[in-house]
Amino acid sequence: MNAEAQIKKGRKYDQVIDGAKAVFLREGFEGASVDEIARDAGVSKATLYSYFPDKQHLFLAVLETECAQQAEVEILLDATHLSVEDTLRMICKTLITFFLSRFGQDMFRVCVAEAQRFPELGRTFYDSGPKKWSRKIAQYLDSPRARAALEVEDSLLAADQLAQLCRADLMLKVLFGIEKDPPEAEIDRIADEAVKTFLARYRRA
Amino acid sequence: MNAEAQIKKGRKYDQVIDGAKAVFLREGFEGASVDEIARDAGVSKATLYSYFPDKQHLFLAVLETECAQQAEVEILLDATHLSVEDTLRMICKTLITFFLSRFGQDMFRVCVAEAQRFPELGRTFYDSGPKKWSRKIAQYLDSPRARAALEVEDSLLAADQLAQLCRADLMLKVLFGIEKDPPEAEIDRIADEAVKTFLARYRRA
DNA sequence: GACAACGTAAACCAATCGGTTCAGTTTCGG
DNA sequence: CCGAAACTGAACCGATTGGTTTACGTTGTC
Repeated sequence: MNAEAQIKKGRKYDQVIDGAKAVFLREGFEGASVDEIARDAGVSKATLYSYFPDKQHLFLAVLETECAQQAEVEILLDATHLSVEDTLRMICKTLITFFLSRFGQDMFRVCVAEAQRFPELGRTFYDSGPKKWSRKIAQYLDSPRARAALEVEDSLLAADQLAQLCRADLMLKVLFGIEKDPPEAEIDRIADEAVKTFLARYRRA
Repeated sequence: MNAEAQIKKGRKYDQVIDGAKAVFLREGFEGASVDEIARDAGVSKATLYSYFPDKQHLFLAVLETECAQQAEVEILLDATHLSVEDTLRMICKTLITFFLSRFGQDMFRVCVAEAQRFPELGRTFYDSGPKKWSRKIAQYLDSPRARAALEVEDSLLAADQLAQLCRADLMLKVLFGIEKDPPEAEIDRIADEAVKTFLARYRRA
């Protein structure tokens, strides 16, 4: 995403991004009208179009901003005081909670929907979302503390398997509206089962 | 989905469904224009509107038809001549191949995109897609042949975990355009690793 | 071969879309 | 407190949308 050239200026830039983010997440790219975005952002359409050449670039700017923000959210993995099993469980709970959050769901939805129309968006989202998490987990799996308890050959694949196990049952149910707001106990259960399966495979014998 | 009331008639019904399916999968709901659908189906717009009251109902009809068709695709699980491990591997390969297929991807994309605007669509897709597969796998896990080799308490969750393991690495990469057409060897590898992790957890001790 | 039912093509409609223009107001640094 | 830059609001544009209508072919059937 090499944008940013000649794109931004003005003092209401953040307002525009915020409004656009809200509307895009709510309505999707095609569903969001520029007038609605301007209204929601408390800004005139002329101002909006003085920042961005068109709707697509605005959309990409929102996604970039959001992904950059997400990238800064560091996972607290220096959990040297926790056992490996508890650390994994914590990772899973964090992951699941994010998957099921309003923001996580909306973001996933709109990115899935538009990924083929905006190839660069697909890559940006993947890199700063799923990929980033997998790398983070893999990094932990490769740490001395974890290696003492686990035997992992392909740490990136193992990390991805763990992340996928976290999506069991609940993720798709929420995504397709079968369940609205899973109880904490359900989340704990899925996290628990994910860790159990993961450890069964990768715990050092 | 209680439609079908006063909805269908006429001899070109199938043409319309086929054309609509192609365009909707290609462009998404908002992106697909009715004129384009009519053109693609080789049918006049008037005919189209004599079958369906509006675009939404046409969309739902396409989804229903497609889901019903998918529901008839029986997984060949009477693999009494295969070991449990080989059966699981076969299931995984089938699943992964479907996840990565053009149709599977497009279908997933458009359903994710529109699930919140069409709640009934979300449920229909979930039931005849992910849910159906999980039930099918769970059913196998509960069969005597499988129970002899496996120790599964919650067969539905276990099935879902297996399905999720099949999505490791490749699914999101293809969905977001990072990879176009994964080589067969990669698919085999993911299937293999999924089965390994699954068996590590659920193989009878 | 006539009579319905079905299908067509194209014009047509109101609404909405992304995007532009412009005359006028607000903001704010020097 | 002035002047330039930023912002506004609303009118406006051409294109496209979902959907309707009309006047005319096609099909098939008893």
